[in-house]
Amino acid sequence: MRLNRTQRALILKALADPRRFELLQSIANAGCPFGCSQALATLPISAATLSHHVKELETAGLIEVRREGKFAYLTLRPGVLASVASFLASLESAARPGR
Amino acid sequence: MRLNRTQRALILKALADPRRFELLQSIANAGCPFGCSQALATLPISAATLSHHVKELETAGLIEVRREGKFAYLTLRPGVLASVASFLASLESAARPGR
DNA sequence: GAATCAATTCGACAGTTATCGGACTGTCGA
DNA sequence: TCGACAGTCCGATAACTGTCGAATTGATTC
Repeated sequence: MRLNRTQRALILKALADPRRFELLQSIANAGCPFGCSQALATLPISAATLSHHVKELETAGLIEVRREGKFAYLTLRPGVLASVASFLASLESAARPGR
Repeated sequence: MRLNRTQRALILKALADPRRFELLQSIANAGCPFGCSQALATLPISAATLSHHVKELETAGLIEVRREGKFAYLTLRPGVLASVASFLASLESAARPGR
């Protein structure tokens, strides 16, 4: 997957907040789609704040939010984290031309 | 290299600002140590702001600042970007247990 | 229809931060 | 020694953002 500068900036900003990152980790490590209520039980934040963070991760393209009736389920969007990771790694390798 | 939660958060926060990221890219892509004056010619910011960003990148552990007389030279610290990249990649692979 | 519950939206507020001008420090050349 | 110059430090300020309570929406159940 190819990311332009704007998308990269959005993603890095989304990853920068510790709670949001923790939420992303929970989503990634959960085997199945992650419910918002489940997230609320994990993180010491209010529902309003969780909703805000979910939206941030969603607009950054990091997660997919599937809404079913009353509930919302969060899943990692494949390829996005891998893309930014490989970009960062390529930055580093560019700095070591000899190796 | 192993990074704890705090260091990771610091690094991600340092990467989150677009100008700072651009600066880091310039440092990484430069074959030789990158001078502050060179950075000033590239970025549309004041010297004070540049100094602030340099300090942020330095305390995050992303760059090394070598001060020689009047000048300061910036180089990428090896392994840091690679570490955070591999961590992000591992997060993604954790979400795909089957593969 | 009324009650309940999950999630979102809406101000509002506090803390953070990117930015700058100006003052300062230290270095080098004349 | 005296400028000139690179970089840093110091408020100050404007913008951003993480957080919350309260109000709202939408769905489910009784």
